[in-house]
Amino acid sequence: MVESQESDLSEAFFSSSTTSLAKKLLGMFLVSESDRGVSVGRIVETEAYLSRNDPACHASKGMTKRNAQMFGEPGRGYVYLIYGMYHCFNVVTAKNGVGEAVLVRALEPVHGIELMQKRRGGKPIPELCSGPGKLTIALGINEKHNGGCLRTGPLKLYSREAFPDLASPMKRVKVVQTTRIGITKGAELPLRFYIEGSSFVSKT
DNA sequence: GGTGGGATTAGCT
DNA sequence: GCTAATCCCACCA
Repeated sequence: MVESQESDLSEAFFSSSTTSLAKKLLGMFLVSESDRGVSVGRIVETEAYLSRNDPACHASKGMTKRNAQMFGEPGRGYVYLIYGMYHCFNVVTAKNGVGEAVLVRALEPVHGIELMQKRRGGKPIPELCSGPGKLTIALGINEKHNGGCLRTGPLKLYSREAFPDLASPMKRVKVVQTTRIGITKGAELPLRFYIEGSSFVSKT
């Protein structure tokens, strides 16, 4: 069912603004296929990183080897190493050369939970994906996924209605907008979004 | 219950 | 040499 299907999203989906995409991604599914199996989470928390007037954005100081994917095709993944130990997963947005992305901060685990728990050292379900570094471990996301197409895989995005057998579809979600977490520069900008009432968002 | 520090690398000053 | 879009565990109360 989940394996080897192309995403139901169009290329055009990724052409709207970064902040509106940060909201649209809430409730959508992130599917990871690997040799260890398939794992799926529903996105419940995101942050937008903008190219203009946003000092927290990696792209704000120009292109480097690490952030080059941020300036590439929208609809691809940008994965980078933070604090020398953890990976963070972003959806590249905006047009080629602009340098914007949406950081995925938390997921609700919906499928392949045993595999996620193995990767996460047996943590309880609410803590498997409740942070940007945690969800990349749970889904096995690493530097190999940097630059990968999110419509064709192996890491894929699907619409809110794509898997009614795995999790009840969320046609509408109530979105809360607040300030971003874990940054010192640009901390006052209201660019963090999460699904109201979700018990799977990251701790502040 | 809360606080403090360690892990470990890319990039900036 | 210092900081970072982080997490975890030891220690104290």
